[in-house]
Amino acid sequence: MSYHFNAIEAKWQKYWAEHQTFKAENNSDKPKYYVLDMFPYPSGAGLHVGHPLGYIASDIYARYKRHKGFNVLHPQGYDSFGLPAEQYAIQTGQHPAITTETNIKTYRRQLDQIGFSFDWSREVRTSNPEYYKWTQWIFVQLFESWYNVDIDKAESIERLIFRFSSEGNTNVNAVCDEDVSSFTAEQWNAYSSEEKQNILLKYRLTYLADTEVNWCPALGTVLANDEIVNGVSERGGHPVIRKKMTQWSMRISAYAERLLQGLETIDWTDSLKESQRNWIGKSVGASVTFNVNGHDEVIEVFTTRPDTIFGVSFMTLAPEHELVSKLTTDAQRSEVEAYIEATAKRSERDRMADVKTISGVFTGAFAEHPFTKEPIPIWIGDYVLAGYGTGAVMSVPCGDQRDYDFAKHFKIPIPNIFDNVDISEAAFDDKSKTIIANSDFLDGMNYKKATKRAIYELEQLGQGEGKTNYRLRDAVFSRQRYWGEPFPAYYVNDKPQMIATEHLPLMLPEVEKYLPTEEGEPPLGRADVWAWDRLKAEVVSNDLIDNVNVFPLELNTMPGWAGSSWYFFRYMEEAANRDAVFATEEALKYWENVDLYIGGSEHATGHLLYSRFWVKFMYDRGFVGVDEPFKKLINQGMILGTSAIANRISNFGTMGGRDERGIDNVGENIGNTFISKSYVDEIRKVSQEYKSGNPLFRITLKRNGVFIGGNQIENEKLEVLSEFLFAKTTPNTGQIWIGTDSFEKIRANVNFVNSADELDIVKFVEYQKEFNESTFLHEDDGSFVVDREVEKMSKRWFNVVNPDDICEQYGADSLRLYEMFLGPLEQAKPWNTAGITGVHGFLKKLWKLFVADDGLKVDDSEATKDNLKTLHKTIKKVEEDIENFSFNTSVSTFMIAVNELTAQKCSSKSILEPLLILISPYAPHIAEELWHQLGHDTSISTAAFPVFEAKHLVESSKNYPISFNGKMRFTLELPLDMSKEEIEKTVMAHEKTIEQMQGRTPKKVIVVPGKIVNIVG
RNA sequence: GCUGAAGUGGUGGAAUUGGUAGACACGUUGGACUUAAAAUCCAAUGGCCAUUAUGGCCGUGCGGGUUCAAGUCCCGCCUUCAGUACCA
Repeated sequence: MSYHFNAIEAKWQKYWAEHQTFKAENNSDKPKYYVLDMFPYPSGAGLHVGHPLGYIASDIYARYKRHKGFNVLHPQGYDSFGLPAEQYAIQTGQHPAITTETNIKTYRRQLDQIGFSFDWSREVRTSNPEYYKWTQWIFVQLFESWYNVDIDKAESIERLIFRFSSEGNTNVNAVCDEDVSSFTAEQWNAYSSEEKQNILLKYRLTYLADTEVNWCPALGTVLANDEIVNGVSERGGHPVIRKKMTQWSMRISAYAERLLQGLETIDWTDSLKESQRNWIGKSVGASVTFNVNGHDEVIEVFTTRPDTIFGVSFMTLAPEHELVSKLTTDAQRSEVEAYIEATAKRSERDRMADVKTISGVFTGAFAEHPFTKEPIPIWIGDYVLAGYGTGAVMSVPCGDQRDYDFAKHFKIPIPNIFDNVDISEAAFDDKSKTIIANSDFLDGMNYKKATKRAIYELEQLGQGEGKTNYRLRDAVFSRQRYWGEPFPAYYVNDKPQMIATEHLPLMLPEVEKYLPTEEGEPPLGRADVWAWDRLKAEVVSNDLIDNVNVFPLELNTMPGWAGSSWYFFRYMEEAANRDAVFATEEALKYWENVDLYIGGSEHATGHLLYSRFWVKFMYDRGFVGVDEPFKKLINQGMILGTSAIANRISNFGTMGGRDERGIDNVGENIGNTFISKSYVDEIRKVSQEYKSGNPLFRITLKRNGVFIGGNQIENEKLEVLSEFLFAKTTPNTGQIWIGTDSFEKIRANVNFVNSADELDIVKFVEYQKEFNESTFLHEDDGSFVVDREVEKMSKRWFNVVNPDDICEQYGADSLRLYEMFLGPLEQAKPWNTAGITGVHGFLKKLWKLFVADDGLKVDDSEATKDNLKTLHKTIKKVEEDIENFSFNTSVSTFMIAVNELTAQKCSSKSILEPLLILISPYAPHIAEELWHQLGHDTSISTAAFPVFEAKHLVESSKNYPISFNGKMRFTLELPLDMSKEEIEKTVMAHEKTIEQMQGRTPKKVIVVPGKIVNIVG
């Protein structure tokens, strides 16, 4: 009986599905463990071998934890709202729900055939109304909440209303919009309901505001900062411009400090935490207000260096700063306006690309220094960003390089306020070495003292206070798209009202086209039935809008991260109980949060920050019992492709060649000509040898030989090449010049290349038809060899490998093992299908250890000492490896174990059965099959993990490496209980030692019992 | 620029607290089996030198250092990848 992996795998996948083997229990005596993957967006392209890497790792861990006696929740689902389905809908008219459904089917089939132990009964899809009902519900809760700074948590908006009506807002310490004015209880109670709503909107955790947004005209939507890469949209690479729009925003800034502090409590990688810290961008300093000469307005700035306040020699405002037009003097007005216009025209991308150019304009106005009362010129410059801090800076050229450069450029004085520091060349920004001078009451103080004193003095003047600033901005939450969650909001007199939660979900309406309307409204503006009847509590036709009982509904939809910010809680609840709640209290209490989360690092500042924010909010409001979603998080590295490069000849010179039309032959008439690798390597080698710095180096091929710089060289390879090329040129071509740059990399489909890098030319030209008129210079043995290059797995490089093909050819167990064997989980590594024969061969050997031609060969024979030693060292190593997520090394360990047991001719059930359990998380199908062949009738996944017994590894002797001056010369088997002295005596007396020493006396002999002997001298 | 990660054979990668560098695989070469191929099995495989077996020298990005002993620790560089960037 041989190893028929296809049949075995299909059989057990069916068995697991039918027996619901991996269904998690919400009531269990076992300890719980929650293993989660970042759920996929079901794209039309399906999975390539890079995608399942993290799923395989988490699956191994989940299966391992089950063996270890845990009740494991290991679910999977789909992040099924999103742009690609909508783009496809725009192009084809196909409803995104249909595309999504089709894609999900493909994903499910692909996932199923890899043998994951997912509990599919808990699947979620963010685009399902039963799911997004609760996304909308959470949105309503955010709307109905405000952030109370005094208790540092979110509270119901009802409590805020109560406080307003009883004490006004002066003592309310909230995170809110900056433009709220103070009012008393009497004033509040006298406000109209509309005025009250206006004020409350400034406090709600989700609110409508006119914000500068990243508008992407090509996609017709707003993008979040993390959806923009290098100034263009992450999806599609379209340009992005700044635009002011009324948008829903999330007051994530309220949680900045807690999001920062929370990082200390979770087990994530340093790089990920660092990304989030940078994104939150906390800086501690002071806010300072400057009076403006001749104006009532003041300019507020934020500075991290209040200690340098006496070094201020000018101020700079962002060109967009609201005071600019008021302050600008008539004399300067035309210049300032021209500058503002020029800046507005420059795209964000230009501004980023060009950080070297210093530009700015003087406004003509002066501010007053808070202490010296000296006038300070006010400039505008685009190096100051409107979106950060107050959009204005106090410029201290001696202490900040940008201010310094600006001052130099515009010949503004650079006063030096540092003791004993030369600032003639550059600014001085080393806080630790700062001693302040020329600064009145700050003279002689260090950074820390001076900062404290400066803030104190500013407070005395009423012109400043200590302040902490965060880079983290409130998150824009509206998207002008169709395929997303509708906001459960309608508008009464343009003021947003929430639909009562009992009427949710508010279902996505049908539209005939998925494009924005002619008036520029989002696609939902095309829906005819998209108005809210407040009396009937249902969606009705737009014709019925009377703004009395029937009102227009919100036309934007929620962004991609809405549904993914809480899905991990949804899995906790069984499908049957999901209607009335997003998850029951018992389920939430039992599963708490995700113990292990595996996914890509690209979500560092998007998904992973937003979900932490939502979880903290839900925690504050008592909806969940935890304030962090993911206790431990691992980023899997990307699997890269190994492209196959066929070298095509181009860019070479000829002489004397004319074709039949009399046109100079410069190479184009040789057509598609491919040269096998060894010839290319030969050219590279020869060029390397003779080039000596000449970048234009060429080898000259003549009909009578190969020449370099006029000298003939003997080179068989190049002579063959020469003959081949001359055969393709016109008869009177005299010379051909060729060099390392004479080749063009043509990528061939990697699936047509074998493990020896030989290209199947027939398939290649059949598949890449543009090359079907090509000629090939083969190796001596008739093969054609390609170069290999590692790059991202992508269709355009023809290096995509589909897991379906791998499963068919080698099986899912081979795929799983090979993905792990490739290298450390967190590391990026190239996929090369050639190597899979190694793990596949291992599975065959494993099979043979159990099964002979005539059937099962496992018996009840007693295990030998060696058998036990092999087993137990394997148990130890594999257990350590899994706990450390070092899956690659455990695959090697299995190989060693099977090699050893095969050599030992082990057939003992007492050894082979535990071995099977060890392997089953990695290669579950073969393990399950052999397990049942051994006579079990329940799944191997329920078997207990073997227990390591140290006694089997106890050795009585050790093969000591004997080193001389640190270099190992020979080994010597010695008993482990031998004393240091005896070891030294024995080693010194050994003939090889005497030979090594050649009569010298050792200066020192180091003996580390159980480790090493080192003889010095 | 800043932050983080990483540089080890032809390739992917191993190497507990510093203690036999290159495990395990791929590939390559030679051999067995076969009409042949595939599959399987056996042997060799870091480089250089030597060869009659024994051997010798060099080797973990580069340059220093600590140590009996360094891929591992310290100092200074270089390179690659990822993230971020006029953040006051």
